[in-house]
Amino acid sequence: MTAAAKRRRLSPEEREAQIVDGAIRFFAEVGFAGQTRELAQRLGITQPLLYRYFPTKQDLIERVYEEVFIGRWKPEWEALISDRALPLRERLIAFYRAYAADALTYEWIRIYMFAGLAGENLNRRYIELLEGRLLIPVCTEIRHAAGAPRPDRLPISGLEIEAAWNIHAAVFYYFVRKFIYRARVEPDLAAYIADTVDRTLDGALAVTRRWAEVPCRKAAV
Amino acid sequence: MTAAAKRRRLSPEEREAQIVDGAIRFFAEVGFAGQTRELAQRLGITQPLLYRYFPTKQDLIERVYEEVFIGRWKPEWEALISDRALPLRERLIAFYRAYAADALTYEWIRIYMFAGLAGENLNRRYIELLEGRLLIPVCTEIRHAAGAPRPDRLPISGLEIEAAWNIHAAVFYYFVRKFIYRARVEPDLAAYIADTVDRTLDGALAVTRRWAEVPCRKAAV
DNA sequence: CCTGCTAATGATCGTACGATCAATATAAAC
DNA sequence: GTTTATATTGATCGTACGATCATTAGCAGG
Repeated sequence: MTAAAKRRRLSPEEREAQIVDGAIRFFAEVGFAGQTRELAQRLGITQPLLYRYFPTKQDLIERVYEEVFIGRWKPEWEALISDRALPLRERLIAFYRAYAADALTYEWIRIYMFAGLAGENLNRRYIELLEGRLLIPVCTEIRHAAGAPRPDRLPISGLEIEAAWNIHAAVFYYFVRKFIYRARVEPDLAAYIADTVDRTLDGALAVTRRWAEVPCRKAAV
Repeated sequence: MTAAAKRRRLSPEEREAQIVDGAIRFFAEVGFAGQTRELAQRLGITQPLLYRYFPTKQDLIERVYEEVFIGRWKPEWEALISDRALPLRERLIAFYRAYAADALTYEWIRIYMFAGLAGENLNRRYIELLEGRLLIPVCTEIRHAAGAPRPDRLPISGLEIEAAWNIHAAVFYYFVRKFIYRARVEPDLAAYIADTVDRTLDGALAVTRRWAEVPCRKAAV
């Protein structure tokens, strides 16, 4: 950076992609109060160039939201959760490994938290998506594993949803500690996820049995 | 606020307390990027007055950290956790009810998260406090409840700590959903805490039994 | 090699914001 | 009521930051 970097002329598509990519990393690190000049400097371009591609800073931010949160959800995850050829424990472990790899990244976690603190609706919408596509299917599978009635015969209770949230919270909080608090965490993520599913699934099965008044027996999980 | 509010002259102690109090609420709401002018306006004072009490904005922020995080930890909580006159389940429920009431408030949760995202060391220090004063005592009590050896005979494993974190994470995440994502949560907090402790404690006991190779029997919890 | 299109830049504008300071007014002391 | 100490204010400074625009220069087409 000592000598003035030679001016490079990219196609609009390339440049836009580069800006969005850099913005995701930049805003994830410093928050949306980060300055456009500093972002530009990190990208090796001038600040006014940003405004050729995004009319305002807010437009760029919304593009970052889109890029990070839209399309990271993979429909095959839903199929995985419901695939009764595998034991539920295995399905949950496989799901959370995939989810951690694709969704719970440094950028995702931090931008998600910044968005929440900024009062964006994004998080509420994401939580609704999660309840519909993950937690309710998980509760349904827990019902099955516990030998309890299907949800269409006995509605899923708030407590069962909270039990499913506990599984999710345990995984999520691991990444909050890692990427937000920068605390030491168990280094073996795969082992952590397996153990976490074991612990939290036990509790969820117990909740469901209690709710559905299924006699307490060892179910085939 | 239509007519100019009459100038009121408070004792330095009163005014300082008022500013700190207002700053906690203000920064919890909008983050530390919030403007001193707006804070002053909410307090009904002029912006330069802030600078009579705090040399810089950063000094005020650090005072807010102090006020919120120092001294909210109550030593009697540690006594409660270790009081074997009560069943462990009851102790944990009582602790988390008290902790939620005194620590996991709107201001606390949001300032804690803002501080984490800003890269403050505060959170790491708090996590260390929590491990030493809460999680390790909890693990010790779980050992006792599970009929497993005391920590001085068999060191507490990383997995046991993570299991204790799961109890904590489940309670904590409830408040993150409530105060950061502003999502709907189970309205009956007392019931939520009781159920959460039930679910997560089961898993933690199982982890400890597995680790300590205690034959799987129904322990007196 | 020349030409034209437009990606990219440098200079700059307006405002917001942290911070400062001399001037003012309030409450306590007598 | 008068005086005095100081809490509080109004005016203002310097800079940072989002945004704008005329100018410059890289690359494709001929």
